[in-house]
Amino acid sequence: MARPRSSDKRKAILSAATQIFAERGLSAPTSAISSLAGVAEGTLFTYFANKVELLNVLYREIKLELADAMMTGFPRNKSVRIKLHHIWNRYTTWGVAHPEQRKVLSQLQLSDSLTAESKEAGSAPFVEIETMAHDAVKQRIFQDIPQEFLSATMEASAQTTMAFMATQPASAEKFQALGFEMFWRAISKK
Amino acid sequence: MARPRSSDKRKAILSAATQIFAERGLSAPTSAISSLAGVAEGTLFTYFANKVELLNVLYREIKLELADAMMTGFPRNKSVRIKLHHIWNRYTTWGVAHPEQRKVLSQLQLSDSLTAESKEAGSAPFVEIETMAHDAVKQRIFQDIPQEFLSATMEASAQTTMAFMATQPASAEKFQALGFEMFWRAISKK
Amino acid sequence: MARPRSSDKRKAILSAATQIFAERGLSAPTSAISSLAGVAEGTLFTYFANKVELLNVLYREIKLELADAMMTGFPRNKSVRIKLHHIWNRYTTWGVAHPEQRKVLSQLQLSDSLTAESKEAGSAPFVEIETMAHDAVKQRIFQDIPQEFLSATMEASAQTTMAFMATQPASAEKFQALGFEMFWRAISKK
Amino acid sequence: MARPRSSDKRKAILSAATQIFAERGLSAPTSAISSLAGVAEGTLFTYFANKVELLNVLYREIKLELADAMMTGFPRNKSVRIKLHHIWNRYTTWGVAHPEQRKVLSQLQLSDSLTAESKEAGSAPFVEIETMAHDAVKQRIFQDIPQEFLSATMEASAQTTMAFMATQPASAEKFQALGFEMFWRAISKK
DNA sequence: GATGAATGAGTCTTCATTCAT
DNA sequence: GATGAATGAAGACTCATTCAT
Repeated sequence: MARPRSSDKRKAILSAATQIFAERGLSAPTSAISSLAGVAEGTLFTYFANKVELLNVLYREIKLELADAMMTGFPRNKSVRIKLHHIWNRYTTWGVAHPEQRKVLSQLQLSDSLTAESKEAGSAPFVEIETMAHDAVKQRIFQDIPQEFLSATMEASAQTTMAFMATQPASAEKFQALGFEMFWRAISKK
Repeated sequence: MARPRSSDKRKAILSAATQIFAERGLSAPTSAISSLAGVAEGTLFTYFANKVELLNVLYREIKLELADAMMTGFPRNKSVRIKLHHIWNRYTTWGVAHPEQRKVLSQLQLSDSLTAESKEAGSAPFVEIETMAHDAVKQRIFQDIPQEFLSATMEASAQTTMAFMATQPASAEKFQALGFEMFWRAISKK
Repeated sequence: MARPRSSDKRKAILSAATQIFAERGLSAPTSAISSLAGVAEGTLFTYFANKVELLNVLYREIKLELADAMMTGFPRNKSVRIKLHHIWNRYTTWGVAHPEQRKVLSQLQLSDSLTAESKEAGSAPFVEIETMAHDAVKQRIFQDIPQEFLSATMEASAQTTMAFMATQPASAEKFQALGFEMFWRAISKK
Repeated sequence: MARPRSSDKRKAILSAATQIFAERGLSAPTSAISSLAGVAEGTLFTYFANKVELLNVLYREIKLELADAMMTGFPRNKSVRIKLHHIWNRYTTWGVAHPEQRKVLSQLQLSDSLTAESKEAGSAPFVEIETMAHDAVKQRIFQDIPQEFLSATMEASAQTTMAFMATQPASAEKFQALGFEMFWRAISKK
């Protein structure tokens, strides 16, 4: 058997891609990525058929990582508020700790390089959250808000919160708490 | 440079740029813009020194236009809630009516082409809003929320709202109202 | 008005293309062509949208040149044999005098880069020959040979003849005459 | 190098090369060949030092195969016409039955990848034909035609004939006979 | 001032060949 | 011997910007 495809190299490329895309945008040249990853320009294309595929894989990997971070220790038996708070804290904490992934993720979400499949795959790990939201809506815990609007609002609030946490690290916890309070007031009944 | 002859051409270029950038992203070639504007490729560079300057000017123009739309008929003597509601409605209505400007604006805000000056200039027309928010905070109408965080939250909520208004035009008014209610609950005392 | 597109430059590119393609095959890099033509790599693409278009234009130009060479002084009122002999001599003489064009032409005819339009356009100037052959067949001057087969045979015979004329210039006239005699015997009645 | 283990693999590569080169031209990637042959990319290079060598070997093999087809059942004791007719029929029949080999052969003959040695080796199996032609010329059966010109003419006529046989299978036999008649008239005395 | 031809660095991707496994 | 990952030099084409007309 020949030299096996190195999982290290694959990771190195994805990691370099994250860094480069975060710094220079998605239009950054693949050569910058291979160079940072310490491989030849051609090598990148033995791991990813083309730039678009690299973008799609990167998207899924980051989404998966994020889902992992969010769902670890998920308090399944607690109240909706506690569940949501858990998610909120995990998400924003992860986002601040991984600014490059966060930046790349939002760039990818805006780009038109993502395939429908990737989007599907990317949101799959978050079904539990959707389910919870769905149940909460049914139980009339929240205002009468379309579920998708609710999700989008949470996403937007979290992004805003992360931005401030990142800029003012000393007040990070304060913003994290404040952001959640505001979000909760926005959606909860009474 | 200061004020070139044909202001028509200048406008044509800015208008074409808006359309092109909205459709194809900020990396769209300047030739596509000059072509759509009906001028020669080189002509664009007699009005704008380079692509980055075009982006910066475009940013300011759109911001100005937006400020205009928002502040027209501003109810200076009404309550904070009514003022905020006015702004909210104007903003979201404008955004849905001008999807290209909105798209370009958010792309520009993410890009790293904007100079500090442009950002400054872009937010200048919004001082009145800031002032109002500042006063409201002082009067303890709102929760204890840093003013910048408040602005950012409003921006994010409005963006989310516009997205849904644009996608589901039949329910546009509903989302517009719902969005404001949620935002108001998030920030107001009690 | 800006600098007009230079007909000289266009010619220089086509001429360089002929030389390069003859020497190195149709897969020769466009950079070799632009370099030989004394223009920048990008300039080639202001005259020809892409390599395939360059190939197609080149094909038509050479065909036209060849048709010109063949039909000049065409003895319209003479016998079929004299007409054919005129064409034969003109063709083979041209071919030997323009070995690069000849080489490129046959490469182009084999390539799959030529569009149907180009093929059409390339054979248009030769209608008079086709007409003559058609008439001759009708008049039963030739054997009972499908016209297309006759044309193909003439082409093949001429190519063979040119190859020998080129290799043995001292006997060029001899081969030219011999080739025609053989061709004429092959097709004529009796 | 001399005679690697698996003659199966060697054959598979040569066969795949024939198919790929016929379909996609000599510039087709070696990876397409190894893939079709069911071997690893590197394996190809244990059987053939490089792509050019593969081309040269392929040329000789096809030539040998062709010679075999042509000379089988060669009527050594019959008249020159019958001998030539035998060769003609065998050649054209083989060519139509093996379009890929035929296509590759003509591509190879035009390419500049063939070494002088290969060309030599490729024509070796055809000495008997040359001898026959030589004798016939001596016996003044043919017109006074240089032997090489005669061979080249036969080759060209056969190629033309095969092209028509292949395109119009229903009339294949007709073209085969017609082609020979024309060729024979072209070269024979009287 | 307006034009658009000219430029050439930059981009993604391919591919023959090498060599670690 | 067989494998296929790794390499990096091309190659076709794009594009912001300059400048001759």
